[in-house]
Amino acid sequence: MLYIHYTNTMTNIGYPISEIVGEVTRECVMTRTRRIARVITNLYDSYLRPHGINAPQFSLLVMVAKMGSASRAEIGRANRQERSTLTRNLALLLEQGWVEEVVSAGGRSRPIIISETGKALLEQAVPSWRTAQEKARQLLGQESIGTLLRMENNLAQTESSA
Amino acid sequence: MLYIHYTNTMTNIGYPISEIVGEVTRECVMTRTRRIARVITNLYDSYLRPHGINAPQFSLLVMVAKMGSASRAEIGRANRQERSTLTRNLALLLEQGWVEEVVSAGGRSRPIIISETGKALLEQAVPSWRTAQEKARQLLGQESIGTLLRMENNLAQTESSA
DNA sequence: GTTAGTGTAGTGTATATACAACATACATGT
DNA sequence: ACATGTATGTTGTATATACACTACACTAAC
Repeated sequence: MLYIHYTNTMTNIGYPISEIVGEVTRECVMTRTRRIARVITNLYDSYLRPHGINAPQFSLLVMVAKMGSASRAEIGRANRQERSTLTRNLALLLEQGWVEEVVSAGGRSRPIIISETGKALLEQAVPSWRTAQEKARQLLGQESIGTLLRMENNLAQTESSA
Repeated sequence: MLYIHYTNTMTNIGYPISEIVGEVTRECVMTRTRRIARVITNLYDSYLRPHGINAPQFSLLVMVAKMGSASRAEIGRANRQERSTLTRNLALLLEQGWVEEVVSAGGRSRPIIISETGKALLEQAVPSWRTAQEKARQLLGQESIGTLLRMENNLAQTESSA
């Protein structure tokens, strides 16, 4: 009987911490996803910085341009962000004059469109974005990029599952 | 001569905004990476919430456990985070008592280790993490997960390139 | 040994993000 | 018309993140 305790100093016989840590370290999708996002965001930030826009803002500006005239809620759903996050992030783009509120809208919501200033910024910044893209391809590997797109399409199909 | 202007209302002949927007929307690695990270983080958050820990904190706690006894700077390098980010994120884990500072350390740095409380939390929370993992696999597709790991390994080889 | 360089931790500031709670607007059912 | 339900936008709060700067500690060069 005593030998059982003697030969095992782990608190939890079934799941020693070392095994849990190994399993999570090897397999955690969330940890890796976030780490990749950090590295990639820093990369794009560094190339976009001279243009006075950062990576998430560039991303949002393109989203607004793509959607044409959309409410904060619509943009949020398309970009998988909270309404409140959209409100705050758009406030910065509005301050910079890169996007505008559509004044003619009835009453409840004030759709957002890209401004001429915003378009000019995109045209000016897109070469830097392309350089960042190239670096990202080198960093992640060309074939990973394809998988990335496919992944995102899977997400799109599973609307609001989290 | 006049017809050239007549048939093209774009400001920039070479790169109409619509093409730029299309290109970025289709191809931007940063946009997609961040969107995936948001969705995945929310997923893990929802499963970990009952345990009083969120996704990034769980991730960091496992990282600390894995590294054994590491300085903030070392953890930051391994996890691709700024030292200052590490300082603040670890402060929360310290407050909760999930990690501890090693007191015996000489003087300049105070290495961090996981505490017994932290180990207990991991043991308690890991089943929820496994459920989140399963949902993530369903969401992204089994084969994408493998690519994700490979991607991260590529990153690891390219130390501090951004 | 004093100086110059490097590495570590912390603080100030700004942004990204989510959740909870609220006020308002719209939509329906009765 | 009124009550109920649902969608939109905002604000408060907390956390994650990076950059710039500061304060130390250690190291090496002289």
